[in-house]
Order: sequence, then structure tokens, then C-alpha cells
Amino acid sequence: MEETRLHLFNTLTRQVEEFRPFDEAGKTVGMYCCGPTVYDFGHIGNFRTFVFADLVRRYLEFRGFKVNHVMNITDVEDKIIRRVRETGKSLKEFTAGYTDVFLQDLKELNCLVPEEKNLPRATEHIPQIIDLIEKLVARGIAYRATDGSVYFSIEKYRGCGCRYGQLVNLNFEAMRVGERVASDEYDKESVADFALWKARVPDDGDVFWPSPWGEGRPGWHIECSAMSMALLGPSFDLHLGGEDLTFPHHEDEIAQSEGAGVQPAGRPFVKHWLHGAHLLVEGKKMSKSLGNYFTVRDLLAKGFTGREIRCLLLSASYRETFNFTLAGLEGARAQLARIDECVGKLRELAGSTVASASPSVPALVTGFTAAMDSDLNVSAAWAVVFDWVRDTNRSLAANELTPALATAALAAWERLDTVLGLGAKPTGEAPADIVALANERVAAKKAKDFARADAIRAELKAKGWVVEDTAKGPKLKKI
RNA sequence: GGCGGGGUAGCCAAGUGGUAAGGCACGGCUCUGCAAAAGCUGCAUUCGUCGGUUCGAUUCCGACCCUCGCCUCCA
Repeated sequence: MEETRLHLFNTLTRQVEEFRPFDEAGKTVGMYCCGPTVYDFGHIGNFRTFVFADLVRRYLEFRGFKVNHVMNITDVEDKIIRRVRETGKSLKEFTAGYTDVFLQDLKELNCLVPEEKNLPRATEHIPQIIDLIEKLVARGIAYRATDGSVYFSIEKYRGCGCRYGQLVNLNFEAMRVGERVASDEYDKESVADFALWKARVPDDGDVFWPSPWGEGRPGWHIECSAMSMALLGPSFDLHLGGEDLTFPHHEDEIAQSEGAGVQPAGRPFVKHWLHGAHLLVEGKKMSKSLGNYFTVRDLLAKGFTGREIRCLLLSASYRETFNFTLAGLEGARAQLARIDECVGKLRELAGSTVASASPSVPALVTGFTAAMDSDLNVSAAWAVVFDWVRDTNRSLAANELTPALATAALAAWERLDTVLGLGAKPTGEAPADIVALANERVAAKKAKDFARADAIRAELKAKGWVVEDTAKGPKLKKI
């Protein structure tokens, strides 16, 4: 098979292009993912984006890149402040709780979590934020309004020869500016300007920091600029987030970061932007009133597992709106069972056989790689996986596989799974009483007492176990 | 009003200027005492509608219909 290279859609160029990091050796990748605002439990839509980010990271690593993965935790923001006020908790106490839950949910979905130093909190980077705003003020791009807030001037920014509107086509004349702006307005010079530093107001309570412009707190976009540049440098490779963040959040991040003029000559703030599409749930936009608003814990409570949720979220292209349904989760369950069955049989056959060094890359891996190289075409990748499952099952049924071949097949599968992150099926050894029942059924069958055997099978099912009669005797499977 | 996605089988979902991947569901078969969330196998003359270009269009072009998102809260 012809060798391919990784290609990704870049929002900046609106094209699929080869992904090449700044690192001349082409190995190290700086990747920033816009993380959660921790004011509530994350919902399944949030996690689509994080699973997508995880897929990107894992695939880059699969492709031999060393990924420096950073994800921020936004722990100061309007909604958080409101909730802090309502609950009477301290900001720290409030956000720490939801941060822990978020990280647990990520693990539940088997996402690789950045190491602690790469999980920056906005409140822990106030000096870096102030420093960045000072640079913008010094260059005349930011100004302090009469209310004490500091704003970013898009007009001044453009005056410096910079381009505002890199990620989206903007047409200020035709924009319906003003329709949805009200509560957040202070004393901006121009309606398109956005806050870098918000002056303290009574409702902020204890949530404020001193700054050269008076007490206040960071604006929404500035933290990502400050923290990404603090951890990855002023110019890095990959930045991703949900599609809704394209504008204004990411556009403003570019403006702030490039407006500060800290990049080496000719280098952008970020080389490659990736955006994950949203999802619908049961064909509709998620909303609490429609009853189709699910958090990860809601789905776990319904009996689905993290790997089933992950599998479903990974079943469609990240660039398309995806319809997430409970029926889809059932489908993911069936799909995983098929894979587990096949992999389980291979494992049984392989036993402890050690794989001999394989001179060639297995077709499973090359096919998968070709699919994923094409802008992470997971659908095509799944097709490769299931073709392999079918072929493997055929070979198994025909007794064509040796333990050595099974070992090699397993190794190939495990290589893929470093990207898919499905992991092994939870083993769940049957407890003694279940095994005893199964043995009793064997005895009943031997005695041709099929009524008794079927009764036991029904009893096992009621207790959550399915029994499958194989050539090697009964096999117990947890439902 | 501006900008940007979509409409492919019962459902989910890839894809290509040369005759439609894969999954789920469903049917058939195998295994089985009967079964199985076990295995194999079958399942779109057709890709929103109407025109155009072409030897050939689901794919390119145009018009139209429907649908979703963004336009300063948002994954």
C-alpha cells in the first residue's frame, strides 16, 4: 500500500493540508485544546470535543510525534461568579469540585489527560494575563475605558497591519451587531471591541485581582492567549476546540496574541486550527426541556459504559454534526461485543506465544493509517477494522490461524487501539455461585434434563450472565 | 441580512468523473437438545428536486426545496 502522510483540515486556510509542525525534526508538536469552564457537569456535547481532541493527540503519537498537550481549565467567568454567589462557596472550592468531576469524566471516556502542569487554571495565571494586556496597551492596541475595564481595539489592531477575521469571513457592515449584546457592555469605543480586563463590580464579590488598571478580573479570551503562550511558546502548532469557539473566541485569541507582537518574524500564533463540530441528541439540539440533555454520569446511570460512549463519539467525522442517540449507544455496544469476541478468541489462541519480529506492517495497520491520515477519517478506519474482524473470524473458523499468527494479529490490533482507546473488555470473572450454576447446567444437559438446563440458563440470565455453549464447553459472559 | 455546514438503505454513516465502504436493525444459513449479545451470509440499478456539462454525474456547474450552525454566553 502506498504510504500516506497525515493531512488535516485547517480552519485558517479552509483546506485539508499536510500537517507539519514547526519543529524542524518534525517530531515535537505543541497542542492546545480549549478546556471546560467549570461551572457545571460537562454534557455529552462537551465531551464530543474532548474525545475528538484525545483522538488527535493519540493519532499524532501513533504517527510518531511527541505531543505537548495543554488543556486549560477556565475557573473564573461570569457564570461561575454567578453560581459562586448563589451557592455561597468560595470560588476555589466551587471550581475545584467541578474540575475534579470533569477529569473523572475524561478518564471514564479513556481520554489521555494532560499532566498537571499542562492543565493551567486561569486564576493561577493572572500575572501572565496582566503582562500580556500590558504589552497590548503599550502598543496602543488596548485601551482603558472610563469604567476601568481594558478593551482590545480592533481598529488599532488593523491599523498595525494585522488581520482581524482570519478564521471566519467577517463583514462588519452586514453583521447584526447589537442584537445580542446588552448585559456585557461597558464603555467600549467600538461595538466589536472586546474586554481584556473587566473592572470589578459589586456582583463579583470576592472574585477580583489587583492590576495596573484597578481591581478586576480577566476577560474571556485573554486567558487562553496567556496560558497557551506561557506553556507552548508564542507560536505553536495546533490549537483546537469546538466549532462555536471559532468566532469570536479563537479569532480574538489570534488578535491578542499576534497583537502583542511576540512571535518570531513571519510566524503565526498558531499554525494549524482544528474545530470539532457539535452534536445533536435524538436529532435535536440538546436542551434540558427536551429531555435530551445528557451528562456523562447520566449515561453511566442508564447502564452504558464509558467505552460505549467513547466508541459512539468516535464513529463519525469530527467535522460533521453528529446525531447522538441512545439507539446509537446500543449499536456501539453491539459493535464492541463483536470486536471483543474476535479479540478474545485471538487472545485464547495466542496464549503466551511470543510474537516473532514481523518484517512488514500488517494490512490492518496500513489500512487504518491510510484512513486516519485522510483528515482523521474514522468511518473509513472502522470499515478497515470490521473487514479485519470478519477476515479474522473466517480464518479462526477454518482453523487457519496458528498461535504465532494470532499473536501477530493481536499486536496489530493493540497498535490500533492506542488510537481508538477502547481497551480490553472488562474481564469480570464469574463469581463462584454463577460458575456453580453453569456446572449444574452441564450436568443437567448430560443427563438430558433440558428443562432443568434451560431453567438454569434463565436463572443465569436473570443474574446478569449469558451462557454460550462452545466446542470447549460453556462460556459465561456478563451482560 | 451576512457567513458556513448538511440532505446517501429502516437508523447511524463513509466515498468517488466510470457505476455505492462499514456499523446497527432485519432475513437466510451454520453451530446447538433448543438457544445465544457465537460465526458466516443476504440486504441502495441508487445518492433532496429540476436542469446543464460529459461517452459516462451520487460526484462538476446552475437553479430550487428542506435542514443545521455562527454573527460577541456557548464544546
